[in-house]
Amino acid sequence: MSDASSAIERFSRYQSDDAQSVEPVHCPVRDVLDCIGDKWSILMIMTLATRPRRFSELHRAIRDISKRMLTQTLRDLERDGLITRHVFPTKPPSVEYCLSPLGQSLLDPMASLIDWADRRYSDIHAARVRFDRAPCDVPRQ
Amino acid sequence: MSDASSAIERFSRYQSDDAQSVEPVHCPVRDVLDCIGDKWSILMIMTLATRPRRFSELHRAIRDISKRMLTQTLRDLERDGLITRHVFPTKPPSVEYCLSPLGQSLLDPMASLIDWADRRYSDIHAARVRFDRAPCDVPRQ
DNA sequence: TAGGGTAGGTCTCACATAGAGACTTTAGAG
DNA sequence: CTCTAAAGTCTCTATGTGAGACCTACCCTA
Repeated sequence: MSDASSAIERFSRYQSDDAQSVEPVHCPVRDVLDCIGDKWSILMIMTLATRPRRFSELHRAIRDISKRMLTQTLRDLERDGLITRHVFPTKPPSVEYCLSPLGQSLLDPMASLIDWADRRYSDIHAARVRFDRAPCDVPRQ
Repeated sequence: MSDASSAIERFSRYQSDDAQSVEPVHCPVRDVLDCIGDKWSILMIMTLATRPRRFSELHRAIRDISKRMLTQTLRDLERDGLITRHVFPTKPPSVEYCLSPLGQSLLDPMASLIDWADRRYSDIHAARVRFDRAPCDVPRQ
């Protein structure tokens, strides 16, 4: 278990009032969110973790994404250099997506997040049940 | 640098075709996304990492969130047991939010993601510039 | 005693984003 | 001669998000 304080300290430096008022200091949390902070990116990267996949393979693997968002998410990840796109000149042409080295470098930090989810999900689930069962005894205002 | 293969293997087991068709296997990636996969949660948790904060402090720290989304994000995080909410009976009442132990346990994995962003952001930025400069030489279809 | 400020929200409306599903092109299979 | 498949694009509709007015209760100042 590593120590989170350095990342937290960097982030809070960004958040100080003068940092916000003068110039947009480079915030690593915003950077992460900018790349993978949307609905599908993390799922996409994990799906490509084991091997390259073609468009419709990805669609079958993540059944609840629309083609529209699949296209858009892949394009954004390609733009950020996390995946690469290869067109094979078959008829009809087939397109393969795979993680770039940069995308692969994301797997380790992502894995630690997944491990967290795996270990803690039962706690989260329990908290939800507790919260949903007692909606009225805490008046909001 | 830890080894991501175990998390990847767990995830790909979830994604196999029979897993999807028969019953919804418990997928840790979906679990993560379910809790912190929205626009503001990660930012909120990082803002609460150093110390508890009150509603309007949070609003000042994250200036581009609306009150509406601030309320909703805090409620969702509270529901998941990641933060706790304390009302102090002052007049008018003040409300303090702070990370629960469960929320604090998220800081380590999140820090590894932030470290990644810090180290790799220049690569991502370079990839973006490259992509945006060559929009036409790769016909999509 | 009227007016203004503060705290933590809620409410409504307008706009931006996401999803569903039809449509496209080219070729091979039956 | 029709059907299917590939990798998308396009349009329409549904959902999510943001802006900002409003609320309640109290304190302070004039």
